[in-house]
Amino acid sequence: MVRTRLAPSPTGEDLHIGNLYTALINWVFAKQNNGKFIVRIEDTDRKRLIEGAEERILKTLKEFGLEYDEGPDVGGPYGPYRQSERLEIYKKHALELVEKGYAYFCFCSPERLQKIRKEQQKKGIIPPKYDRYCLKRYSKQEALEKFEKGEKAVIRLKIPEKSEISFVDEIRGKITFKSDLIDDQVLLKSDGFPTYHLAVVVDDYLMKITHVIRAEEWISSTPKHVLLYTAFGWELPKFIHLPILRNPDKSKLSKRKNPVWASWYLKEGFLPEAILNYLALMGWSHPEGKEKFSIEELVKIFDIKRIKTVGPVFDVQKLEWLNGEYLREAKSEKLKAKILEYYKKYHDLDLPEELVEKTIPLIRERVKKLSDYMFYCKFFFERPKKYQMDLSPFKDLIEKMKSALEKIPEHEWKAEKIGEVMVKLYESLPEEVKNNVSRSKFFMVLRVAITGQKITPPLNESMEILGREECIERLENVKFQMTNDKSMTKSK
RNA sequence: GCCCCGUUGGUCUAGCGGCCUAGGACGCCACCCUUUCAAGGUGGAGAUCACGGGUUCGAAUCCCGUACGGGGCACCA
Repeated sequence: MVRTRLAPSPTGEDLHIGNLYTALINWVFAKQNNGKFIVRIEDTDRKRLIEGAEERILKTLKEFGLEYDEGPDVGGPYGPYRQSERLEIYKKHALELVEKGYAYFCFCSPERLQKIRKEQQKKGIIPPKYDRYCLKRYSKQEALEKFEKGEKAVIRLKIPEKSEISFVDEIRGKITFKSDLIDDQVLLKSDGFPTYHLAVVVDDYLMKITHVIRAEEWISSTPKHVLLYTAFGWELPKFIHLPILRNPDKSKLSKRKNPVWASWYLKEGFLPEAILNYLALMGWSHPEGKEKFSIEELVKIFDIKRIKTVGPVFDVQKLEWLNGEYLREAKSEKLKAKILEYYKKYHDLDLPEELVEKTIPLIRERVKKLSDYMFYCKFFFERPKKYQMDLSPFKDLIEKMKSALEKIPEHEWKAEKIGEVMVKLYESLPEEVKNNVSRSKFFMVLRVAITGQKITPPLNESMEILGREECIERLENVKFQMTNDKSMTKSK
């Protein structure tokens, strides 16, 4: 049975978007093979541990619908799924390796390691490697005794000399490394915690992971893992290294240059399904060239061998386009629910359901992200405090608009009627006024007077929704002293 | 520096020896629609397929170099 896994470290604020990408591929691959997707928390670095990160990572994963079959909070037959709770397992395995002669104790201080590294660099020995001082100095027995007496020690992997280590990457083919270039990797740290390398191999084996699907940055350390598998006498899993998502400058996607936390995209008003869809397009393409497809379809059609090996640039603009596609195609009821939920969850706003419902047809073609909703619609919920245009030259005009609107009886207050009346008003204006105020300018004045904004949903429909009394009152209460508000008048 | 992985328009990509005078999408520009902004429609600019050698009747596609980009070289993952 296929078993894949995501192994995040709780060392950031939240799930990294690159991890979300890896999670997606792992999830989809497991699903399409009727396998299991497992989450394992790699919290072996106590120094970088961030409070609450694990919870946030798991929560985000769920928000994206990437449910896992086994994990720290849901359990499973191969737990615990938190590495900090598996310390004895790693120790036992590390000791086993020492016993078999594949690893050895090292008692060197960090200072000494630092020193020899510097010396080697000076001599041009690159990359620097541990000099095996402790391996030469202590016999296996002596070392073990020292260790058992409680002396601070690490266990290092003894990399075989002058040999080649190769493995097959399912999308790149065979990759070979020379063993002489690899340092005697620390497997067990002096604090009793394993390093990543020991922990992944032991856990992937014990948890019966069949396909190790992870980011490309792990290629260089895979030979160490291969060595471990063979030292233990374990069968290798399949390795698949995914391309790394990049910043626009092509460097590895980083928080300095891009928003990287998956939850940030949610807060921005992107839909989980759109984000996942976009991510699927990174390094992979639909055989028919489709750009928009559901995750169910992805599961059906995904082919891991079609993944490219070049690191794609994460383009937020294209994500916005895709997100807009999802928003436009959503059923009104659904769109409304999403908007309501979004503003409640991320802005602690309880928008009136009925009003939101009425505005949906006006904004569905306009919003790219859920957060665009209020950009267009805030005037529905509150009277304009600022006006994006100096209305003082149009005092008389606004007065005329108001009286024209007042002539519309309540029961005829419909978008069509409003439009008709306003067009008539414009037509009836004296020529010299019309020469100064174009028809579109005329409506812009009305627009800003009613909404305060220059960019709005269709005006007549908006006015219909606002209601007769409200519109008339707004025209009455227009504030004309806006010219000094540079930030508003300069907008555009 | 060393090792590994890559290299098709600004970006995501199709392409797996002849269908390519390189196709699609995002973005950009123009026009149409239009009461703002979008959406939609039409059209357009933009790639000597990184470069140089081979192999072949024929190469974006295969091979070798070079350049460039990325990743890795921790008691971090």
